[in-house]
Amino acid sequence: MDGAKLSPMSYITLGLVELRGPSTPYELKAAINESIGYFWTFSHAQFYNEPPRLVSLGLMHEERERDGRRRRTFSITDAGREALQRWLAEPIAQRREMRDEGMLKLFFAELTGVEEIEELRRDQELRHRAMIAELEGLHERFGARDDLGYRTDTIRWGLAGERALAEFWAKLKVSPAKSRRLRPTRRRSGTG
Amino acid sequence: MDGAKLSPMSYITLGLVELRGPSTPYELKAAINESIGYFWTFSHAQFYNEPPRLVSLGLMHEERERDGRRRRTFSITDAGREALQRWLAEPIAQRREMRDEGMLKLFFAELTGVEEIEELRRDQELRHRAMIAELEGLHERFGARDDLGYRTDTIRWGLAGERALAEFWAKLKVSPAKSRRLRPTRRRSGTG
DNA sequence: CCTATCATGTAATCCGTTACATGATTAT
DNA sequence: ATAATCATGTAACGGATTACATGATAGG
Repeated sequence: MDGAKLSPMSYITLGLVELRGPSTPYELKAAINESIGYFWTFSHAQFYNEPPRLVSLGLMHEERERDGRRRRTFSITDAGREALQRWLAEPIAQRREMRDEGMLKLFFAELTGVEEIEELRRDQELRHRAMIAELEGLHERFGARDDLGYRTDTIRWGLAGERALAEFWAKLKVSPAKSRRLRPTRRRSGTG
Repeated sequence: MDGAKLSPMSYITLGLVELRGPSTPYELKAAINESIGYFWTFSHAQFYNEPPRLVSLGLMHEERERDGRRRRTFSITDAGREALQRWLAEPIAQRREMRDEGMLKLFFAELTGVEEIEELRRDQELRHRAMIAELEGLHERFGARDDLGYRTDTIRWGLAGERALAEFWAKLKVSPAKSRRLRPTRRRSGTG
């Protein structure tokens, strides 16, 4: 199986091992927490599930300790490196999505009251601003480091998005006119 | 089970049925495609999986045709309406994430060549611009409609995010200095 | 009439999460 | 010593996708 379809988690695993060298699941998890983890998280179990899967595809190689701890260390194989390179060179397959629960609640906001919406608005704004503060901190610490490749750019990427959305929520107009809740119980008259 | 944990898909289903009245899975799918679907998609099978699940929780009610087609029509129950209201009033539980494959490739970009990165950059910029054009079209058509509640605001939400990211990718500096690929094959010298 | 396309549904699979467990280290 | 936290792993579950199927309708 060469064209086996890998998930983002697969490439994160391969990529991190390529960047760091042979690693244990715990190390991978730690490495993510302070980088990609700001935008994309995984449960720790994934770091134990995914590498064996990649081993079974011949993209990684496992070595396990004999002593008490029996730690599993994974390294990338040549096939793994190739798969990673292919992915990096490949155009992105499917359409981008901006899955966001806040957006979802906004979409249905007419079904609730202005207080709830105002609360949502404020909460979203604060969350984005908190994220901005965090990313700014990262940017101050690492923004000038020239040994981090494009990883510092991902911080700027996050900042761009977060700032735009913070502004959006800050300026959102909440008004009773947009609400439906206080109308008499609807009963559908015509065809669905 | 009152506090049964529902997924975003559950609330999309409940919300859409509350907005549109009793609906078939196909109608729900169609309704999403031209709204939430710009930001968050689901396979059509989900529209057949999710409603029965909600029925089993007492949040929806199913009616099925007797004749050839045997269409299933789902309507929301009072319990369903309550669950929806509760969700809308609730603060958002977990941290936002900006899962984006383009960001991921950027993160690992030092592992590939400048051509590939420049290609990624251009591609991402184009994609965002295409999305912007699409959303601007929607905004022209629906932006002034006052019967759509906050749904028109979700278009502005999307525009805000897409514009910021288009700018980011437009301005990204691609440089060979950031790359690692052309260096001699690394071989780890010290401890991992 | 035939062929696309629209419409409808189920089954199998898989990725990722939650829950469950336990072994080591560090702090008090 | 004991509690807390760090580190490590497996098992069970569930939500969502892909694949598989088939029935209707419209266009040529």
